[in-house]
Amino acid sequence: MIRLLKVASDLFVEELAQKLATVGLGDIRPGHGCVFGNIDPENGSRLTELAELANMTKQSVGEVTSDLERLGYLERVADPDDGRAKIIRLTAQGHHAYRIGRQLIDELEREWGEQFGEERIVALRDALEVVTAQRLRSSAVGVDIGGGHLPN
Amino acid sequence: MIRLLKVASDLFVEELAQKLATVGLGDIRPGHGCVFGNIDPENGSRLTELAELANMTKQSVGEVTSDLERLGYLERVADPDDGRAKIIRLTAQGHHAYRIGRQLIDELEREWGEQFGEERIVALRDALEVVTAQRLRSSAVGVDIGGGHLPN
DNA sequence: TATCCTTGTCAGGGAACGTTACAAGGTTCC
DNA sequence: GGAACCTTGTAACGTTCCCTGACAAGGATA
Repeated sequence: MIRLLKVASDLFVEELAQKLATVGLGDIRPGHGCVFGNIDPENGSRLTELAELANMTKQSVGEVTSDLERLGYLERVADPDDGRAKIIRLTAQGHHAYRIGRQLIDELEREWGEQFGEERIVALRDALEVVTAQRLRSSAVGVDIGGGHLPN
Repeated sequence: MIRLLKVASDLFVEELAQKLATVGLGDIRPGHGCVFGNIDPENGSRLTELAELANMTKQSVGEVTSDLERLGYLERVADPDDGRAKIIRLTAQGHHAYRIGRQLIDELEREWGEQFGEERIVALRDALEVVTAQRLRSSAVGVDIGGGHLPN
């Protein structure tokens, strides 16, 4: 099981990376997912918020953010309501990549459905959602449960 | 899906690491899995063989092997049939850890079955096996298919 | 206003891979 | 029975992706 989970996860990541590369988004790496996967595409998000959702430290997400900023996908703007905070939001280029990325992920899932059986993939998703529900909810709401060490 | 797969995979790895730590095997890290997960516990394995099965380079697996050798779980002995090769095999301590590790993995899967529903976990395993079948078979047999870049 | 918490950043480090280059032992083939 | 070639493993080095520690500056609170 542990092996199967890792191989399947890596497989999905690799296939997505390949699709991204073929549409000219090869500079987006798997590690960037912690931002693209959690950012509010409309209003932007705070670093702290992204870090919590990704279950990572602010420092790590901050580095990814700087990287994506250099690449032109993000920009940091001062938060008018809080002098300490900055709002991380998608640039025009970032919005484009975000949309394409979503499409490619959907496409990949459809392909898996065709290759491996629609209902099998539905069952896969269902099982994964149940298994991960606890952790995802806890990070989304900020509840700290026993095992989960929220960094910093 | 990509997020679900990664979270589930990380979750399993973390829970296993925790179990290992509580039984005094805390010096075994996730990265060591490429050896423990593929080695022939009876006759030992060659580095090249382990690398193929793990879908990694010989250098990477070699480093893990040296690490586990330092920790006392493995030993490298000259292959009597091939002067170039060395046989990587479990020491007594390594056999013990191997057995315990298997038990803990089984235990974890049973726990998941109890927590999340037996048939859901069965469906999960089934789906993962189908999805990963191609890659696992290809690495096991040494067949190089289109996308899969076998390193080196 | 003094204390304390939060937000983000800088500096540094480690784990888990990969790439390049190479020595030494097999294999093959004239 | 060499010469050319393919393996096997290793050494050195780089990259990606994350973490810990320390801290300045702005906000909340008493």
